[in-house]
Amino acid sequence: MVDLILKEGINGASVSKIAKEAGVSPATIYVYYENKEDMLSEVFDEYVRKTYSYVSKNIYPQMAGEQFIETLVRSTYRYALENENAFSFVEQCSCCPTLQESSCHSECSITVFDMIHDYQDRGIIRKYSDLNIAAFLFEPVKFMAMTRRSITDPERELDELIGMLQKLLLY
Amino acid sequence: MVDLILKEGINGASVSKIAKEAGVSPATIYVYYENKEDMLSEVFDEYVRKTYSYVSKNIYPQMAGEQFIETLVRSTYRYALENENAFSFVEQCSCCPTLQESSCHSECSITVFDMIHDYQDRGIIRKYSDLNIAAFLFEPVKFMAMTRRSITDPERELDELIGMLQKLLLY
Amino acid sequence: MVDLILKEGINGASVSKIAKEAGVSPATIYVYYENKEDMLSEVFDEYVRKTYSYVSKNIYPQMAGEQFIETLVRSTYRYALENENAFSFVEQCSCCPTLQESSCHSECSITVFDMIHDYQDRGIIRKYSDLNIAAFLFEPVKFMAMTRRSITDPERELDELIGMLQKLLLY
Amino acid sequence: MVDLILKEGINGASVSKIAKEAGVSPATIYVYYENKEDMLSEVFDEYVRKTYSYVSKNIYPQMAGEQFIETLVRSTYRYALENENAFSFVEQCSCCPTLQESSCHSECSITVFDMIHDYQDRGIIRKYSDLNIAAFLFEPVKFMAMTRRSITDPERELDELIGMLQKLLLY
DNA sequence: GATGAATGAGCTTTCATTCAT
DNA sequence: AATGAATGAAAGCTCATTCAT
Repeated sequence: MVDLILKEGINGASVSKIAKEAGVSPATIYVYYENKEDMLSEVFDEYVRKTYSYVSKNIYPQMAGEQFIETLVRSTYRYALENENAFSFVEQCSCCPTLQESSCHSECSITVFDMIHDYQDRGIIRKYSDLNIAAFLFEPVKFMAMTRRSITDPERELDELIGMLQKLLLY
Repeated sequence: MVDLILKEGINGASVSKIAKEAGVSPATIYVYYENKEDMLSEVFDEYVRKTYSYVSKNIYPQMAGEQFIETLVRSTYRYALENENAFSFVEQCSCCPTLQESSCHSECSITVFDMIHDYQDRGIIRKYSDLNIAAFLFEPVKFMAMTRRSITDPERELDELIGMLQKLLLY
Repeated sequence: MVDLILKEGINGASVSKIAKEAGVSPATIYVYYENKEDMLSEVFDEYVRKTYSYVSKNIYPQMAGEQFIETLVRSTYRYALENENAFSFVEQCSCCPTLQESSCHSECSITVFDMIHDYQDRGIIRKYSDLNIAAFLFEPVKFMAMTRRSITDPERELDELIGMLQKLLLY
Repeated sequence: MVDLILKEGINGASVSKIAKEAGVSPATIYVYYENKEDMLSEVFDEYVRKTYSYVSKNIYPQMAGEQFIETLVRSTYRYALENENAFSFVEQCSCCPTLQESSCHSECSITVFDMIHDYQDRGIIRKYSDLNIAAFLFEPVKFMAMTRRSITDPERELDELIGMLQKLLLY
């Protein structure tokens, strides 16, 4: 039911098309969702959760700081490559004024930040604010994922990015 | 002619509404633009230029590295605050698959990167790739601007962010 | 089950809404009624009966002619005020071409007209046709009830109306 | 453009059907009217005007009181017969809560009431309120027009009705 | 160069209704 | 007897776009 939304984007995916893709009648959509925005909102939340789940699933508290950061960044990048539609969809929704508020970002990021706080308490990660940690850990790599098609050597860029983050965030 | 687009976003701004706002007939739009996407694309480019122009206008080669970075970041943040609609519009377009390619980002960023290269040659800014410099200089602060409404003390966060960038990028 | 129909009118009351209001499934409606029109028709009849019942319940053969007419008129007016939705619903149905024929008006009006005929036989009410008696007794007061919101002094108008009817219909 | 509305009633006449009947696209309707209600409202007003125009066109101040009343009543009845759809449409709209307020009844009735006031000043028609005059002059005959199909001898009924009104309203 | 008038296609949403359970 | 789940059909309405003038 969500493939099409992910493929056609928020604009392109009409309720009729989504219904057809799902093999149901447009009317059926409205049995489960109040309206289109409600539907998008729920799908958005679902994929935000999937993203966090994917990214968190390879990190463990036992990791060294360098590896922790590297894994977070590489997972994020790999997720964007492997789930291009989902990634693009979430980015679109994040920019869409009417959908922003419905986000479950904060709820989902708890797991990751619990671990980061642990690293901070153990004197491994520097005590920057959660906001700045998040901003540096995820925004540059997302930018790289979005513009990767015009990048000559993405792997080298990603290596450099990881090195920069390790230098910045670790003691 | 662009106020409405900026206010209503990509979805909300229909050609008819834009025409009405501009006091012209919808048909007139098509004298100047091939179609709606072409129009959005040109407006997008225009505002990308304005953004860069705003951000670059207060930086000079004579600045110390710290001040250079601080000015870039603060200008970006201030621009997002003062031109909320324009900023949101550009972000929306940047996420919109059909508009991405039309960007003039590279062209516009030349001025800024000429200066950055100069700082790099003078041994002030570290020799990271342009991509990573851009990713770190602009993405975190844009993220902060977008989420500022849920931030308790934005000024302190911004100060910290600037400090992080100075530490990361300067020798 | 009928409150909503009365509140939302014929157009506004969809079967689903009515079912939800009644706390049953839309399918349940179709256990009791053939289709929507059948349902409306029965509800219409029910309220026509209620209206007549309300109006007739305060009149007695012992009343003087003046009082008989006054009571009929005042009851009709009061009913329209106190049962605004029901009154409006019945009026709507009466105008609706698809529902007109299902009326039980004639059956319901028997009681009232039995009394009127009695008054006519006793030489109190003039021997106009039933149709004209009905037309004069009920249409003007219904008109007054429907337009009462734009009437300055409804009580005085009603008094005058009653006086006119007494003069017209009594010897 | 209005025939269909008159034929199918408010419910039955969808914008698409009306457009097809008129030989235009549904979108064209919305060039001329804000929405469906606005359209109905204007058509309603138009037919209220036509009705008054038809009814007033045969009355003159020189007429005797009896003839004045007879002409008004017979014109109303004849209009309802000859313009069944238009008459039914106006009645439907008059009962429809969302359309009532848009009426131009008051404006249209001025001509007729100017004449009635003149008759009243000349001591021909009794000085009842405008509201009651209107209620008695038009409501009973409209009722008769609507129920005429179940009336045995409509002409005799109409004669009696006119007689009743002459007796009631004239000195 | 500009537009008034028009529209086919499509939108989101609701409708009355069905039917297996 | 009652319904949860579903839907074809249609509703009101808006869209990007055209074209004769």
